[in-house]
Amino acid sequence: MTFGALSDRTRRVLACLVKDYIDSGEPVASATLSRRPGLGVSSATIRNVLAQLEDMGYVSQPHTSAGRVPTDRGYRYYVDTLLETRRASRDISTVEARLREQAGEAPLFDQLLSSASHVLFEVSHHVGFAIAPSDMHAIFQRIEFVPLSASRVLVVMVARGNHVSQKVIELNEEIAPSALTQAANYLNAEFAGLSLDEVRQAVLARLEEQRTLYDELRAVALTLARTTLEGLESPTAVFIDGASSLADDAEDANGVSMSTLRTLLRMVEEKQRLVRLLDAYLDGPGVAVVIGAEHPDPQLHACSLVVATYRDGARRGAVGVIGPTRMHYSRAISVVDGAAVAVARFLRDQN
Amino acid sequence: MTFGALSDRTRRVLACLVKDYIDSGEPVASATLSRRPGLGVSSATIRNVLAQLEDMGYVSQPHTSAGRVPTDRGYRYYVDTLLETRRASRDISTVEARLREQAGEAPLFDQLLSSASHVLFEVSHHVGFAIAPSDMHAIFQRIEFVPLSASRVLVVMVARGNHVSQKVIELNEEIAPSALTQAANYLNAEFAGLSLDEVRQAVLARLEEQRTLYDELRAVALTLARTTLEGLESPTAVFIDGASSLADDAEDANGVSMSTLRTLLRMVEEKQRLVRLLDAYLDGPGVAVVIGAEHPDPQLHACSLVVATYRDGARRGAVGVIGPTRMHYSRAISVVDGAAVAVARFLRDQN
DNA sequence: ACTGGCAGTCTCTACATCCGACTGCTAAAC
DNA sequence: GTTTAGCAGTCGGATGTAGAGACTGCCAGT
Repeated sequence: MTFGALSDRTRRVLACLVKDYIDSGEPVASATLSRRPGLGVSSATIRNVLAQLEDMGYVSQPHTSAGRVPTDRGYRYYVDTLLETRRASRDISTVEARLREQAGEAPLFDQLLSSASHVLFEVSHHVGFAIAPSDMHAIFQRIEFVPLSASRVLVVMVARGNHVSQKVIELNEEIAPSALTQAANYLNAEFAGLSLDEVRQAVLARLEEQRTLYDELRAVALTLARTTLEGLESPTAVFIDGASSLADDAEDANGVSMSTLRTLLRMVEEKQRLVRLLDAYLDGPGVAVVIGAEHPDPQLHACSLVVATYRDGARRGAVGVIGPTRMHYSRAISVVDGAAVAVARFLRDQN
Repeated sequence: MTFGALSDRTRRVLACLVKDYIDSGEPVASATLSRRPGLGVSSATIRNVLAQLEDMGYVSQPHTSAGRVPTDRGYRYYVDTLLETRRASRDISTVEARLREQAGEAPLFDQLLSSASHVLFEVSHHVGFAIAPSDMHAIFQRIEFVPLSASRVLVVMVARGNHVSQKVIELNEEIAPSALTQAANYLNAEFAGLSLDEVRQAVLARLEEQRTLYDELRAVALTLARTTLEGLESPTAVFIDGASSLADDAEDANGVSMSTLRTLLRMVEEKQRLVRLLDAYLDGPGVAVVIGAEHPDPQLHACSLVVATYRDGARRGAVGVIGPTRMHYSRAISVVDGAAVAVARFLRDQN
């Protein structure tokens, strides 16, 4: 329970044990550790150290006559030292190259994030994900109305960063194609460069004015804009790839049981759950790691999550991976960090 | 091996056995069947019948002292009679209502298919999927060019059925926004109503002519159109939902092993594999069922696939479900059939 | 042609045993 | 005081055996 009271040797033993366990997946014996170069002491000495570590809750035994396994707290200690020392060495080059290859030169925003999740999966062999920033802070660039039928219009809205969204609007009354063109021209001239949130506010304000001073064209344009912006923000775009890796995780039963697998597959379907789960970790910059029981959701106690935020102007999104607690953290951290940087660069280059 | 030589009673026994096994998941004993109303004979008699059925390859025993389990051939026989008798009773109303609820009144084409796969999953509790028809036969409705920067253009192309596709095009030279508008007007006036394939051919033909008679505007428009249509057809849009149901299938080990699960999860990722898999079954109308070892891919021998085609004008897409061979076929068939009809209606109503 | 009954077969579970892998502890060595 | 070697103790997993239960196949009787 005493904190930070780990001697240098104790720390080295813990680090060695965690590394060994991550590589082998088997409980690590004192004899195994004593054979490792770096700590030149006998297995008996290591046993003492391990007993100490066990008292402090860093490691545990699956059963009396077995080796030691890191606890969540053990992983936490290991990861924290990693995060300190690793800061500099991000894995950008590989990730960025693969992202460019996957997404192409000028990807749509959605394609970029989808590619990012795919690359994260391929490189880490864990479930990769990418979350878009809230749409409401995107910068409005252009809107187009495509007449589908007399009373039905397809709206295409483009925001900065090749961010396209569409919506079909059902009108109460018929509207001429030329009126639609004029409406689009008006809105483009008026609002380009504002955030969608600002646009929404401006539109509502003008609709208020409009009640008194009467202008057919503007009324139509503003009404269309309001309808378009309605309900735009609710579902945050989420891209997930690599669910098949979960089968591997469950197969060599890394504590990833069938029920955990099901939970994760559900999450892949209802992506919004992931957004809610991540909400708490999206403040700080850099990489955050959530290990096992640190998750609020008990179903995920067998999983760890590595997540980094990226910036797109004033907006903030996230990329990351999800895997078993027995995860190759050092690799995952540098890959996720690299992906966040690569995505941000891509977006910067586009604008 | 003799075909069709099944007596009436033998058929009833087989049907009963398959139903029982589908419900219980346990090998069915002769005594269990004799207790079933409908076939009023003793277990000994049934044992004789079962021995016969086993000789003919319709059922098998997991081990000597166990009940019988249907073989793929047994399922096939069961399903074929189902397909004959069930033809009339499709499950449209439920499915259509849920689809409407899920997709909304005027969904984009992609939303419609995505909703269809979701509804199929929810109703059948198996993996649901929906495949779009090849884009090349879609009816061109409208194109818009949105300038992103001096040399970068976002193309938005709308085909009939609220089918929107986008693409960013990188230009070699700068182009004025007004030129883009004119180009769009020209293309819309010229090609609306043709299939994309026809548009492509027409564009290429005119580009040939253009070499001699020179017209700046048209050249730009046609070049843009060509670039837009390039590589549009390659990946067929596929929507899949319900991977989490695979965890359930694997849990009560319906012969769905971890490796099958992995194969299916991979398929969910590389959706094009599903398209290739289905290519063979997309000719006839109505519902097709592929059972276990009938799959070309040996990894899927533990799975069955129920698929129906839907028509959108002259185009043809597919919807269906994938599950363990021990699947509730009668329900799956009527649901998939209903979904195909519902999707087709939706598309008809949109046009 | 059908049925009752019985012997035979195979799985599954429980229980007993053995082996191997570690640990914890203690007493000696440094 | 710290480290080490050695040894007893503990537990899990593999292996073996026995008995119960679940069916079938077959045969003789109706």
